[in-house]
Amino acid sequence: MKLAAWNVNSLKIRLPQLLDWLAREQPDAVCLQETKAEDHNFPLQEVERAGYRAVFSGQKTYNGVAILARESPEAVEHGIGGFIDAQKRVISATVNGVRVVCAYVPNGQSLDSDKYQYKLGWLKAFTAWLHGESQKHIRIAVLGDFNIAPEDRDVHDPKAWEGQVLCSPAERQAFQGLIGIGFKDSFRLFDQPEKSYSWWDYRMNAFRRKMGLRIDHILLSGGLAGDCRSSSIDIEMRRNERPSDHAPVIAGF
DNA sequence: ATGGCTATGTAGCATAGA
Repeated sequence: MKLAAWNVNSLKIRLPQLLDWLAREQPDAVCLQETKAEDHNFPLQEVERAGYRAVFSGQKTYNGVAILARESPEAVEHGIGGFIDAQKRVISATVNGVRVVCAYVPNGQSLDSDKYQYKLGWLKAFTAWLHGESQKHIRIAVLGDFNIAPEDRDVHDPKAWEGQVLCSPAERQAFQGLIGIGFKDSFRLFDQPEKSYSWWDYRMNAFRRKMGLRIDHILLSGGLAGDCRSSSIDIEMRRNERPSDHAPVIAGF
């Protein structure tokens, strides 16, 4: 089984790349973030022609998440249970017996922004909810754009990023909170190349200069982590014309 | 070097991303 997550930064723009990538990689399920498409504009026909079923929760301009899977996603839940959020950031479903949680964690903008406080509150609610979910589902995966670089080795220039949004102690503590309730960072279950990142700024030739951050993750419950055989980042997608600024992340079982 | 891109909404720029 192959699970993946990709922040597409507009599904409309990235649809041809997504369809190519699905044909090549043939994941069993892929979680998309920043679809930026309202549900009535979701390209369901194209996705189904590619052999995938889809569930989605979108809005225009911002946010938007979707789960695409070869088998029909079951028991779909929108959002974080018990947490009111107008922003479409979470969708969950069961695929091939695995509970799949697709998440787009808020960016936070900067430490002095209201959006940063929203991010921290959001992560607190997300973690509390996932604690309950992980007790309901032994085999559960949380995939998506976490907007947190967990450690300095996930940052191209730790000094420059020290204390900045995506790297701040409170954000890293929130990520460790997810580890603390039993999730494993699938990427770190295996030896990985130096300078492994999942996002690069569009500006400054950041990708070519390897100036990135690893902020997209696949977290696995203990039961799933034991079955995980590989985890990687598909940086080739960042070489495309008109790429997303994020690369897909993949876990194999 | 707090933005040098990119995408969106909407009609010349503003906002957001990370």
